[in-house]
Amino acid sequence: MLDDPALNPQQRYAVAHIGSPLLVLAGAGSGKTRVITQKIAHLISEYGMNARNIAAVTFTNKAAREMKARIGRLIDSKHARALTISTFHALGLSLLRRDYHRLGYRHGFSILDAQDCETLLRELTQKFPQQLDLSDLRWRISNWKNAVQSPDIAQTTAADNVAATCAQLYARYQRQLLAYNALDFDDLIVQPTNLLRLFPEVREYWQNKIHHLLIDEYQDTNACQYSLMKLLLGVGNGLTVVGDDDQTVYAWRGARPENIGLLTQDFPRLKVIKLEQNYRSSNRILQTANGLITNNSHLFDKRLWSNQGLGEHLRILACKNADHEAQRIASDILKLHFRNQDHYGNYAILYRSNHQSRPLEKALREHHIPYKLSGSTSFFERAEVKDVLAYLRLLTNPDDDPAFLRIVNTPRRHIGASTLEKLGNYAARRQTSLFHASSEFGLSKQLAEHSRLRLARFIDWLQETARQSTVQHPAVIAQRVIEETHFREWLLETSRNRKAAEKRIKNVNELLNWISRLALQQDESTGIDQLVTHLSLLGIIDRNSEQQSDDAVHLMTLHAAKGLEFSSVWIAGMEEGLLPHRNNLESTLLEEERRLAYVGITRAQRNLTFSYVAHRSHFKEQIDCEPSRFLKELPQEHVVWEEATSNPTSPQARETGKAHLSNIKALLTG
DNA sequence: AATTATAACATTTTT
DNA sequence: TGTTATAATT
Repeated sequence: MLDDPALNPQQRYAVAHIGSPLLVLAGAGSGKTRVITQKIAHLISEYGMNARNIAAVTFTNKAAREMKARIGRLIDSKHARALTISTFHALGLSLLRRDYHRLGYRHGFSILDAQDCETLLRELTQKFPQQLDLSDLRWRISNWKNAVQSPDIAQTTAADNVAATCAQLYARYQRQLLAYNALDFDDLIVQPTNLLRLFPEVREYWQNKIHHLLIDEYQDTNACQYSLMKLLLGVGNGLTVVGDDDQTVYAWRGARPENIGLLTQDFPRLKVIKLEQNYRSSNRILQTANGLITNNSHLFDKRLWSNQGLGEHLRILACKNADHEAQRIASDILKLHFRNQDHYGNYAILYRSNHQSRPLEKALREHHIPYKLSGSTSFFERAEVKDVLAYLRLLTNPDDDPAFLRIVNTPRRHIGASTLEKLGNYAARRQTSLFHASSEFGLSKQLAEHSRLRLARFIDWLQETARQSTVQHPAVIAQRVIEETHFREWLLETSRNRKAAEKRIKNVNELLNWISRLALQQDESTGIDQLVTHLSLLGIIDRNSEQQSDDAVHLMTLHAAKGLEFSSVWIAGMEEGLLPHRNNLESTLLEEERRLAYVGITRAQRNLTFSYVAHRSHFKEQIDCEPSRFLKELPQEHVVWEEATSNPTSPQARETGKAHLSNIKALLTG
């Protein structure tokens, strides 16, 4: 995006508007982040608002980081530091930090990741007579939370037997979390909402603190986030939300595009501004995007345009299979890179689901094209990283049973299943945590001498280290844990080969770096407990921030691409069953798939290429594929279909094919 | 109790 | 396809 062009009239209006809630309907590439950052600057400099009274909320850590960086270039650094710019979840966490005790949580609470939650649910369902689908249960609970429905409500409104059982399990799950002194991700929104709803003095504090609230990607808010927003706002505080209903791609996670419509009802004085001028893409790309998205139903009409000229045709590549597709894309990239003499960082390959990255990676490696994969198994999901974090969690929250179970025998302490079973039963009877039960006398009578000693040694060590952790620097504690557990040695022993071990040790070292760095960043009052919750929230981190100078092709899912732009984009796997995904073929879900394609298209500045395959291997079997219906919905005057072989069928295709060939020849011959 | 072998299962998107 | 849960070994 251009760095400092004057704002266009709509943008200027949105920045200057004050005195009533504002909804900015910002199409892709219309400069919405600029509007938010400029508005913050404007509130401070023109309106005299104190930076500490302004909060901007994003959905991803990446977006928050980016916004911080951009606002940092606009305003004085002491103002910038006072601003609150965070994700919804991090904001929720700061509400909880002040008042967790009011909801029955204790100091040092933990945040459980999805895996911990699933393990807990599995345990709860195993005690249950009925056979239940675990992922269905998890999905239901998350939905209840996102819709602000307590276990009680869920139980009374359950429509059928299965729902009633799930609601019952939801209640147990919630009780268990409280016993663990732990929250899941959804709780980071739900519980702050409860705080504001139940305690007038909490509400007053936050409504007095936040005078203006700005929300980015507003179309992604779910019902719970919406109620958090309203509670924070109270009456009289300023609100600016920026969103694009055509870019809702998280409805499956409870996002409610209708929340945009809800605003007009709940805030009668709402002002609506549309940003339709696009500063990113060629008009051919925009017209293609517009043409596709008109197949969806709309609350507000919107048509993107730009003054960047018509641009090149969009291409559609027909391929035999995924490997062939990857090969074609890779050689395509090579050609373009050779022709343009630009950076690989300008290129991106987008796809519907993560597993599509495999053949693409392979082809790129074969062509010696550097690439950067974002959003796969993230750093914080690595087992060794989670192990170390579990140690730190347990040190600040002894009741964190999931953390206890994770590390009690990692590295091996010869504390096995039978010991843990006795411990678990004992703790359950006494209504206490595994950690506390471990040192109780009643339990030790049930254990064999050697088991008792091993457990006692572990507990003694934990208690000693926990005592240290109240006075020592968090980085020192983490370092100490790793050394005293011989964690690195254990990694060396248990990894299959030297290389894998080195990689895992490197991850551990990197985590230590993170901890030192974060501990430095925050003020000296920051304890290990805050550090750990912070790290848990960073779950999906892209470490690209450190290595963004990398001249590498970006590989990512369409979801992960939202908010980004590239001069050339390939969208792979444009097939029925994949982009519209086979599970999402009914009306509202299908519209979301279409929006996903729309998001992909609007990432491109100059070149856009789709590809689809005739056969794709699905598990063991090969399935026949058809081109995505979305390809047929594109305005055909802007696209060129290219066949797989060197005898292209359409005249345009033959032309471009020839053009490419002669270009390459010209380049090769100098 | 730990290691290894076999089966089973999963691929939608993520804070 | 590759990982991951359970079973069967040692």
